[in-house]
Amino acid sequence: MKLDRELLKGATETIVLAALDRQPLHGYQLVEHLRTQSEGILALGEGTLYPLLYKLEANGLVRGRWEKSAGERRKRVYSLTRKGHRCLAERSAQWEQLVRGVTLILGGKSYA
Amino acid sequence: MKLDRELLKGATETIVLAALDRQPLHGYQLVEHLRTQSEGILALGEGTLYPLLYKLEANGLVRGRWEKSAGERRKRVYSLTRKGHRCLAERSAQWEQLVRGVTLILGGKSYA
DNA sequence: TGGTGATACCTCGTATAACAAAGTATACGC
DNA sequence: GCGTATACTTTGTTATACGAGGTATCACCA
Repeated sequence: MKLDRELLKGATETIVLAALDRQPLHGYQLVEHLRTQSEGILALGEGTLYPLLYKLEANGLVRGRWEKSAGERRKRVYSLTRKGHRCLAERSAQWEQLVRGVTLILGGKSYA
Repeated sequence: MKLDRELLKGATETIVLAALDRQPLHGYQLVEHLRTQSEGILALGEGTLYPLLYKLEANGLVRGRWEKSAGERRKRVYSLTRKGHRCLAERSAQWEQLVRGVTLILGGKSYA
């Protein structure tokens, strides 16, 4: 089942911040990471992730550093800033609020 | 705490369908219903709800009927169609998938 | 009778976010 | 040297939730 494209809106930032909180990752890695860690449920494309990372960096929530080892392609590795960490806490709390609100409406009832 | 306006995107239809599955409601009532039932977490404005109801009706997911009792204002009461019920099942399942995916990334960790 | 507030509906413009698609470039195996 | 996987970038499209404005009716009360 493919998730509705609108459903994830607003939560994307949160999951990116959460992933980067665990370990620094570069963009392409992040795509794979999110896909596998979410068991394929959250499959963000590069066209979503890269612009998002730029925005997060511009807002001071993540910091990107170019890395280049011998025999490797250059890559930009992102890590969470302190501000990003605080933002993650906030967004994480909001996410839980949302889940709570929706759950209250759905009422634990299964519609399947 | 006010929810980020983007966070709810995509879930709005689901909660409206779920509310109407329990009981027919008219638009204004629906605003109140969602707000109180979700303990104030989901506070949709009329500018969100009315156009959404028109869309749902155009798609055959809900049916609206004008009602007018003596000494009452006219109101349009919406109820779920069979198609709407099926759609609710689908969207409800998608919602649970999303929650599962995000939870896997957040990893049960509390960022507060 | 006239004013206020709650009810109930309607509509437009705006912001923004996620995506698809296309492009560039490098490393590696064969 | 050719294909494939890696890695990053950009653009245009679409959907949606919201704010702010509007109209109208009813109950209440002074």
